[in-house]
Amino acid sequence: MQKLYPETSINSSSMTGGNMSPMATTYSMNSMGMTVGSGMSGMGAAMNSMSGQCLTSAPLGYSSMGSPIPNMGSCMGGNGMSSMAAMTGYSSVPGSREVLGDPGSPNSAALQRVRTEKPAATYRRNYTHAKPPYSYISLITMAIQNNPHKMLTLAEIYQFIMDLFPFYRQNQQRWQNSIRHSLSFNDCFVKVPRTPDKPGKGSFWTLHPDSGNMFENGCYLRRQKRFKDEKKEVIRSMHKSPVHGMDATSPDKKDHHEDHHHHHHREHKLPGPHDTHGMLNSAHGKDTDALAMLHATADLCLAQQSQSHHGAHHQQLQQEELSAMVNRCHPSLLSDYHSMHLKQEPPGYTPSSHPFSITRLLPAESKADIKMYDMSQYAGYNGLSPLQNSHAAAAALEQNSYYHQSLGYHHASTGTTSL
DNA sequence: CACTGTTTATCGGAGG
DNA sequence: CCTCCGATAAACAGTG
Repeated sequence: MQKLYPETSINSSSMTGGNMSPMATTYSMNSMGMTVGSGMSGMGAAMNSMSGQCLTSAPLGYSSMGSPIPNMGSCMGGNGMSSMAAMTGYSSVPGSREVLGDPGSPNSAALQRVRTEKPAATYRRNYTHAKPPYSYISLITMAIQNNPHKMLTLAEIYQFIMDLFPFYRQNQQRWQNSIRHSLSFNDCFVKVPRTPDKPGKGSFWTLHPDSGNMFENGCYLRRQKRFKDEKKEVIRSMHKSPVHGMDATSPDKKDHHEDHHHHHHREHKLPGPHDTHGMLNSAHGKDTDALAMLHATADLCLAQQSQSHHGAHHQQLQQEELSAMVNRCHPSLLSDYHSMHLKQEPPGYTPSSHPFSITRLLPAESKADIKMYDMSQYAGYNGLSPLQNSHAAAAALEQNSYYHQSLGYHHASTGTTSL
């Protein structure tokens, strides 16, 4: 069938020189309705990219949004996402009964409130938004990073996305299939089995400890390079050519992601082994330690990040900034029930103090512009944000920009048909 | 049975 | 032009 969605594709002019540290994040997450902190928000960042350079093609309505801000020079820093996610405050935790509003969870309670209190019309009016400028991978990442335990079930991921972006309340079957595909296909997502005390369907998904900041280039539609887990790569290649084992594909041969493309041929990978995750999945076995394992996972991930060879520095920063961001921009989250589990950060640390902080990279005015832009242009998504931070949501509503410009992007090509 | 998860296949766009 | 990345479709297996 043909594509109904114009895919937003992207990308950047990649300014990133291969390895810039996650610059970062100082933004605030207003998109979620809060405008906090200093200025830029993850969304803003993304928006910016869109109007700027990251999004080269914005077939959707986005381009029609008012005047974009003077693009502040490319896709900025990567942690916008983290911050954004952090801000969104989405939360169901592994233990806390999944998503959709666990009455017991403070967050869901708030969330529920926000949902119900908000005039229904508000929702409906902007229902058909254009597709958000984020790839599924980034959306998933946001969802996971936003969870204090850094683990979410598939259903929670779905919910996070839908809560955040009305666009995804439609054609669910379609994009959810894509989400599942992304989770399975991308090594950056690791499945963690449930523990006996947390019965339910499906496993938890986490980010691979070495995946680092996949969006450090600030473009959430396309990573510069797909993350590959060496172990899995090896396994894959072994299955590809069992005989020669891993020598089949030279080590540095990245991504043999069957790219048969326009030329069809090329050996395809054989049905791969299921569940070949290394460490994390080792808990697979039996329950005993699994529980501890599960709970330790998040920390494990973080811990490992700091020791991973190449990206250690970046990852560490990413975490720190994420935490700092939450703390600084959204202290309320910390007092929040879930936040208790949040990784604590070095006291006194502020993202902006980081050499690569976005606040240092951006001229003051740009930041201001972005903020405005963010608020006014992307606001459409704001109001719908589920954030459990009701006050944040309220703030968003006050900003009001919500309705107004949401007109900016009509669902142009949102080919919403099917379904 | 509905969900979850894996895999294969294609296509289109970005970028080198 | 070629490679890489992401989106989408779809078949299929496992599971609560």
